Amino acid sequence: MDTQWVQQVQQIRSFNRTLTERVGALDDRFLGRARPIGEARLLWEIGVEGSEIRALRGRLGLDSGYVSRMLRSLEHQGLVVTDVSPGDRRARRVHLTEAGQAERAELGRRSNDLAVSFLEPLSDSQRAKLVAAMGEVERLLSASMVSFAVEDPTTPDARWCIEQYFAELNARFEAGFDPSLSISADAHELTPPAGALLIARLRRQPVGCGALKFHTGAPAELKRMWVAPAARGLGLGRRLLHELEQQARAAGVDVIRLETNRALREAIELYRRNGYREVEAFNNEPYAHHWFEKRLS
Amino acid sequence: MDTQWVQQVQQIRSFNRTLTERVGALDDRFLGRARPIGEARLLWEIGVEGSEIRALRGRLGLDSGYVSRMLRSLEHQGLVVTDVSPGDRRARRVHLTEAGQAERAELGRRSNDLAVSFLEPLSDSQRAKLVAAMGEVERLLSASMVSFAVEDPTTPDARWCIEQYFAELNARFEAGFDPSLSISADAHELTPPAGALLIARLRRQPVGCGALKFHTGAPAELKRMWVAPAARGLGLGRRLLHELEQQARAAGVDVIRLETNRALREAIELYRRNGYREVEAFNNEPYAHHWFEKRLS
DNA sequence: GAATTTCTCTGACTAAGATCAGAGAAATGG
DNA sequence: CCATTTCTCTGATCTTAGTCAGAGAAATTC
Repeated sequence: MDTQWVQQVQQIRSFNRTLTERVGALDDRFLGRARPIGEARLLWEIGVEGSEIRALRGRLGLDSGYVSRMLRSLEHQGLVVTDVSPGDRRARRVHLTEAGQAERAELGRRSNDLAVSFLEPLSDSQRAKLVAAMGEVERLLSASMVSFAVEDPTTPDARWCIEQYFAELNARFEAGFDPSLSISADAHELTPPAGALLIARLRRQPVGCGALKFHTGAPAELKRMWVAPAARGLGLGRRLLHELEQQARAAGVDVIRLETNRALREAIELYRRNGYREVEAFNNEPYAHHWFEKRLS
Repeated sequence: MDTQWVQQVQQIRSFNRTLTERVGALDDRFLGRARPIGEARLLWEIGVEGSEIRALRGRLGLDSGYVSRMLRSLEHQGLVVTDVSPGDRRARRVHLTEAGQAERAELGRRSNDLAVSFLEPLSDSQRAKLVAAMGEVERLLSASMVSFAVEDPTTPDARWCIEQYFAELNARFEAGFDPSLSISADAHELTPPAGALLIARLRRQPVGCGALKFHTGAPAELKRMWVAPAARGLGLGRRLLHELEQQARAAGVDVIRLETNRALREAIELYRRNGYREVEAFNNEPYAHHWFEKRLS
């Protein structure tokens, strides 16, 4: 194993140790306010606006009985009230009472205090460095939390991604972008086995997509490559591309082709860096200036 | 409240959220191997060489009964054996069996896997950035974990600090350093109410010291300012100085004086930056080149 | 040599966090 | 309209983590 790798792993382990020690304080001394952390988390998650209980359960990933019991306890303490959901009378909603709002605000304050306790002992320049380094770590760790999944193009998340993609093309192309003038990649064309749409997610939120149209005996087409602006610079494009190539290989594809517009400079750079070489125009996509091709090994 | 401060606090809260989410995996999926984390931590802490039980308890900060019970459980699982300490027959030692060693190695491997899962999805340059930023965060957070306490100068930790201090002076002064030729600051002179010795600790390990000798009706003397090489650059000197000044104020001191050697350039810089101004020699310390004074407000 | 302290262990107890199997009510699909 | 599913709640039960009060043995202090 090469030494640099070993050192990197060591640094991360050491970092984890320091951090669980330091941030461990969060749950115990700060968030838990003479109250079980479970209840504190729940109280926080209910939010100022209130929540549906099922949504709450989903967000925290807890058992229905468990949540119910905790809500009963919070209700006893006068912090929340529950009522029936207006739309669905099986479901229930939970709201914070005035006391609950105050308690939640207090939790927020404690979370602030914890952050302040990080900053307090440092000098101004150290503070700036700490915050910058934390931002960097957070960003890069976020990258390692992104997951990829093939998804039906008609789900709301999938449609949202495609819309974002169109909106971006429309903003960046000199002449705007009208999908109906462009070569199609409709839902049925991106649904297995005809094709595949891959969605990248960070904390369950979609942050990117990419798609393939398969053509038996002919190259597959790469379409709809998009990364949310907030998630750029994390190497997500590269990973989306690799995942799509995996999919293509699994489907028996030999060659992937794509066309793109000269306004999309990062994308062009991404394709070049990842083994796509520019070829003659192989279709008459009106918005395209560059055509690329890659043979999968 | 100023906006920069608010932003810094926000960044740290966001960082904490991301991290508890990401590193939370540590305890659960990785370290806990179908075994309570308490036991896993204990197994890890016992180490390859074995440990005295009391040392173990001290390091993990756990109740004696609790540790005893967990050891019994690990013993039942055939992972550890205990025997009487050779030196002190009240105390007991615990060793890993072969199975225990294997289990501990597995924990190490899992901890590595977690670190690897951070690095894996990243490109080389992103890896380097992540590791550097983590190092920085760890360093600066360490600074905020340092605690200060007035301590008896005869405790082992206190003596260790003073010895380190002497060793460093001896290495850095052109002509070496012999404490017996220097103005005294013996244990009784640094024990309240005659004086005070402050020890800085990081994870219970001493990482610095500083002392005061009080003289009723006359300036107090600042002595024994030292920061461990590994803990330099964290602003510990500044904090030690501030803590000592607090102590002095509490003891009714108006003026603090000190002398120092020209070889100790960071120290001189520290004093200057913190309101000490150079004055005429007020004593005949043979190793001193500079004399400083500060009036406490 | 007696009194005190140190060290480990046991028993009794508690709180937190959680799971599982239904029950009852409402909504949905056919 | 009937069967099925969804949603919440209750009761029973479990594990983990941890505290507290001694007891017994050895070591240390006076």
